[in-house]
Parts: sequence; C-alpha cells; structure tokens
Amino acid sequence: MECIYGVDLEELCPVCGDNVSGYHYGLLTCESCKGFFKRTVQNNKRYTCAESQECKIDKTQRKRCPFCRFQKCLTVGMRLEAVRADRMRGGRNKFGPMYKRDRALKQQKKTLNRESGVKVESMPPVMSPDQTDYALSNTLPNLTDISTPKNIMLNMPFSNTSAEYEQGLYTTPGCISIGSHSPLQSQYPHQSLPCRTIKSEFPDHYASSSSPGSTGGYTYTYQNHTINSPTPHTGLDLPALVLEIVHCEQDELLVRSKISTHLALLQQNQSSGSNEALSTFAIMCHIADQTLFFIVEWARSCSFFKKLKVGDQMKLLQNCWSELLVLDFISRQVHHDEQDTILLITGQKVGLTSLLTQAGVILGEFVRGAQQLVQSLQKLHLDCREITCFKYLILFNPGGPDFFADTGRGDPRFSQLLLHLRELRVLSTQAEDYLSYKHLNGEVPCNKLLIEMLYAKRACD
DNA sequence: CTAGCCTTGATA
DNA sequence: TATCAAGGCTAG
Repeated sequence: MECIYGVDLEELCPVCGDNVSGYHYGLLTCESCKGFFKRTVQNNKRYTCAESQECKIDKTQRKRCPFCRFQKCLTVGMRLEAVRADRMRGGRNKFGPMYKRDRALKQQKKTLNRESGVKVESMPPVMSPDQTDYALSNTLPNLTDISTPKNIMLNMPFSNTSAEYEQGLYTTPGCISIGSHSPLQSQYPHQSLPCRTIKSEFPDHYASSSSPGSTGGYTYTYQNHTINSPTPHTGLDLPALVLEIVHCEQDELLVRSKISTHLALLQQNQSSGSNEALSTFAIMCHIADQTLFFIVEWARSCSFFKKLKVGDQMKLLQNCWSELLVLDFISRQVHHDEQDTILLITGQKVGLTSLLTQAGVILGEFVRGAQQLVQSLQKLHLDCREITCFKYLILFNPGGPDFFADTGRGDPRFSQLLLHLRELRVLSTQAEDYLSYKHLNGEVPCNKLLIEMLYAKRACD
C-alpha cells in the first residue's frame, strides 16, 4: 500500500497509529504512547487484560486496554532502558546516534522514492527477528516440544538498579537474575518471541550506502579493551576481505539489550502463569537459544554466506552452531578482565567458584576446559578482528580444523589457532552432549532453535 | 489515568 | 547556541 499510494506510513505511531511527535524510547512514537510508556515503566505498573490479551490498539481504542497497549509498545521495539532510573531530565542518551542514523536512512529512502517513483527498501534483506521467527525451523525436522519443567525452584532477585546493571557492577554468585532495568519487574506476559527489533538499530553497515573499504562507523565490540596484538592493525592496512568480514559484526550492546528484554518478558510470562520462577539452568538455555538466534542472523548477514543456497546455509549452520555458540561465550571471557567471574551476553557476571561448586561433573569439566581455552587465547592476544575471522573459519569449514592443516603450515600463529580450533570442537561436542543429556531428562525448556539445531546435526551424523 | 504542553540539559 | 529527547505538570 505504501508503495502504491506513496504514503509515508512511517510518520504514524507504530503502537496506535496517531501522529508521531519525535523519537521516544527507541523509535518514532506519538506523544500519548510516549507518556504511557514512561508512566508504566517509571511507576512499575501492572495491568491485566479483560479479554484474551490480543486487543486491537489504535488511536480511538488505546485507552481501553493498557495491558495490550504496553505489550504492543514492547513488541514494536520501545526500549525499557531508555526510561531513566534516576529520572534525570534533559540531555541525551545512548540512543542519540541511532536516531540520527534512522533519520538519515529515512531521508535517503525518501530521496530514492522521489527519484525513481518506486518505493525502495533501503534496508538490505537482513532479517529482523520477528520476520524470521526461526525461519530455519520450518525446514528442520520437527521435534516434539518439551514443556517447561515443573520443578523450578530458584527465585530470581530483581533488586539491581539499572545503573548497577549498566556499569556491570551487579554480580550474583551462583544466582542469575534477568532483567536489565528495575522497572522491568512489571508483569507483561504474552510477548511474541523473539522480541521484534527496529530496523534503525542495525548498524550502518546494513545500509548499502557505506563505502567499500571503510568501516562505516562500526564500533568494535571490545572497544574498551586495549589489545596488545603482536600483529597490530590500524584499520587502514587491513585486507579488504577482513574489512568486509568485520563489517558484518553485530553490535554487542544491541544484542545484549535485546536478549535482556527477551528474558525479562519470558520471566514475566513464566511468573504470570505460575508462581514459580525459571531455574538458572532454564535461563542459561534461553540465553543460549537467543544467542544462537543472533548467530544465525549474523551468518545470514555475511556477504559470502548470503550467496549460498538456503539449503547449504542450513547445512553449514547445523554443522557449526555449537562451536560458534561456545566461541561466542569464550571470546566474551577473553576480553573480560575479571578472573573470578564469567561474563554473560546479558552483561551479568557469575562467580566462577560458585558456578563450579553447583555444576555437576560434565558441566564442571566443560567450564574448566573453556577457561583453559580462554587463557590460551588471552596469551595469543587475539583481537576482535581475529576472532571474527575465527568465526568465519568455523562457519565455512564443514571439514573441521584439519581441513586447514596445510594452509597453516609455516605460520606459527595460525597453527596455534588451529590447535585452539580443535579444542573448541571438543568443547562444543561436550556442550552438545550435555544439552542432549539434559534434554532427554526433560530439563531443557522449550528452546526451539537450540534443540532443533542439536537434533538436526545428530540426524545428519 | 490520559495526553498535550512545558522544562531541562548534554550534545552536535 | 540550537536541538530534541528525556522528565514534569496538570486540565480534563
């Protein structure tokens, strides 16, 4: 419709369709939905739906069901973390650059529309979570859904403030809380999962406008760390191939934010259905499942990967998903300074000692092995670009590390990397076995992608 | 509680 | 200094 009539639908509030008054909490919304979202989050409001939690929200009916209205706010991508815990007025927040990008993108789109008379989608076909909805699942073997275990006991504390969370000060040894913002404690179940993302959140490199050979405003995930690499790069002398690869990296902070929101909603879903909270293990499964989702998204945004047939893409992913998942975890620890904690993708820290105390034999062995690999990689002073290349080796290498044995000859650094690639394989196999074991015990919550990947690979073996 | 208008203040 | 997204205020 937008295409045929040339109407700029994006000027309407995605929640209720009213006129937008500017960017509010992550996206363009109207003044009333801005206020509603603010009131709800600030005052930790709890609503209930008198109907079946699927009320239509438009300008005339938006007052009728605050429950569904807030659901929609979250679904369209309004950001809880943009509501300030300290209620400080004025100034700008971290979303400023994102708004700017979005504005530029919209402007570009408009210009193109005017020039060609046809609507041009300025975003390349990078799937957003709501669009894909685990698209791979459709063609993967169907598996019986495993219902959430009933014996969940752990209570998740919600006492951390957003400031503590954002500064990474919040540590819960042996106990993991989900939720990135204190007002997030409010209960809003029935979020369609995974959370919808807003286009504008994607880094610049998804737009075709960025010039080749530039990093297009890409911020390195581990920019806070000074990396003393034996092979220092200035960014300009990087091979074009590496630049292109690095270009496709996701913004860790955005991924973190999305996964945190997803988990918080999941938690609300859970607690509204019963009085029991999710177990730590279940939370870890959800984190892994969500991380996997973003790994698939990352792979599908890679320039070389996109050119493959979907069937081949799936085969590659089915082959390496667990290695990429473990590498994601490991690389986060490599750039995490604290020896006695591990850092989750959600930004939370878990005490290593308490984790090892509570873990069984298999998990304990995995954690120790992982920490060993972390230390080895730290000694190698791997920088984030090398880790990105590492990910590529894994993704495009169905033959395993041995495939590169000849290529690596003569380059000690590469040989060492290959050695660690083998260690990573061992770890990922351990993780798969563990997951499989827990799944057979009925302890793995319904993590579609995670479990389907697990069984897709095993079916091939 | 809603929503329109007002005030604030870091950043471009 | 202007901008503009935060939070605040208040009549309806």
